[in-house]
Amino acid sequence: MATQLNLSIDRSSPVPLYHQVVQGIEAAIHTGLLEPGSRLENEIDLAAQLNLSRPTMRKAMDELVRSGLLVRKRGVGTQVVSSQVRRPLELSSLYDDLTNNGSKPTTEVLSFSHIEADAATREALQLPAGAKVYHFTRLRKVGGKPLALMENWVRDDITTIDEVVLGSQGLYAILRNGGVNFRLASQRIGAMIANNYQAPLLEAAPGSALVTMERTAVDDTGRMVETGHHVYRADSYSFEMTLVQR
Amino acid sequence: MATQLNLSIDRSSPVPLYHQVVQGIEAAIHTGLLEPGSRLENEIDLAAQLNLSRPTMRKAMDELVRSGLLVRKRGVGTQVVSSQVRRPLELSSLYDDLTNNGSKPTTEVLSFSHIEADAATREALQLPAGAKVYHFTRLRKVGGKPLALMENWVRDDITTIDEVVLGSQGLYAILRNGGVNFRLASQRIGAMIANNYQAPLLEAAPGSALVTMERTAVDDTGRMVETGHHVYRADSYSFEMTLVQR
DNA sequence: AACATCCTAATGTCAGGACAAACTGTTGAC
DNA sequence: GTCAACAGTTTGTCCTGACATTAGGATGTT
Repeated sequence: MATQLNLSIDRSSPVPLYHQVVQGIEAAIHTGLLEPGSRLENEIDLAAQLNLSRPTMRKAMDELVRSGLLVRKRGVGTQVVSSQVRRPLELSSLYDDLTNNGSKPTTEVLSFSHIEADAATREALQLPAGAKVYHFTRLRKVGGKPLALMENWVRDDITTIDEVVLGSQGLYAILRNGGVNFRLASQRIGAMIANNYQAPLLEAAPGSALVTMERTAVDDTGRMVETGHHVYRADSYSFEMTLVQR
Repeated sequence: MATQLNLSIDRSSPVPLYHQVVQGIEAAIHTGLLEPGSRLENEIDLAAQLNLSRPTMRKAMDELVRSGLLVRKRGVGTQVVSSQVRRPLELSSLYDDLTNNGSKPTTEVLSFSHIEADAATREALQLPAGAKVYHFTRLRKVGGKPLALMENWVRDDITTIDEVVLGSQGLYAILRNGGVNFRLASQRIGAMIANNYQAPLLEAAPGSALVTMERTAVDDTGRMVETGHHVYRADSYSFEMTLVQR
């Protein structure tokens, strides 16, 4: 039996129709209207009910399959996946993640400089010799408890960065406001032992475990905008993600 | 200037046309025929050259955009991303990853049992009370060096698992041969300090850093098939991935 | 009762067309 | 000379239509 879902679409909205469907089904899943494991009606009927064409309906379901909420089987139908799946890792900053979760992070700028990039940074950001970058380290706390120690390098030919603003906004928000459209980022997650510099800042015992993350972000023009090396207290942070098989 | 690329498609092949295009462009990028930053011809011309419809061409480019190889901008065109991006995290086992990299991993089965699932395992795999699971721990070495210590729980109502085979094949290969079609997995990556059990097995000093990974995999029918807790030597392993902004 | 065959339902692939929206460069007015 | 309006190019969205492929049940035969 296929579950009935009543969603409506607004053709005068600037939001694409397929995306309205995505949001509608997502909401139905999260509110529990569509139970995990339940079958959806078939694409053609669903499209007809919403007065949409099948390709549009399919595009919506494609996105949901990609994000791991739905599972399709040819000749059978489409099922809601048995939930318990995390949302996939997104291209956002820790600050965004935390504020979305309702926490109130604070940021302390430990150092800030506008200097000539060294060889390693030029390599990471693919900059010519002599180019300058912003270099800064920040300490992020949540509820007064240190969570992350972040060191970043940002090219300076896109937008200016102000030390004061850096203390009150996430880096990604600043860059987006500066006109940067992020497209992708490559990152590497590992582990290390807290050294004598990191441990007191994070209020962790020397020798305790840290999660490390190195990331380089690319904007829509292909420029490497930002590279950074972050460490997190292992007892307070981990990376969750959902992998989808194609 | 748009780069010319000569690829051919085989309409008699069982491989979908759009996927042939994906493979062709991927190959052109990897061989360097399409240089990072170069522009592709527009969708309509490309489709016409290959005698394809625009939707088919677009579907191919969609996949490449999703995987982070291409970047599209409305009104402008499609560019090859400035490379240096890693391939995204895939739904595969460590064994697959290593063999793909040309290494020769060995696996030592430290323990193996077929037991009734405890509460935590039933919760993770969503099993009813009294259900049985396979439970085993394995030590993986590459080049004689210990790399990972893996503890897994697998439901037993899908395929039988043999201790001997487990020593010579990756878990995912065994399950796939047993008819399991994986669809998605949710995982969490963190860090910890090697304890007195892990350290000697991994030939690491007690107190050294480990990368931890917990994963639960779901098959195409929505069943939780496998859950596991793995730890890796932080000096030998890290997780690389590419995040794509939608 | 066991097995092979057919049928149905659903997703997968592909075509061709139309219009909308955004970016870029050019042209024109002031 | 500067700025705004415009036109061209390219991707974004949406439609209708058709056929292929697969899974699974129903049917019929042995």
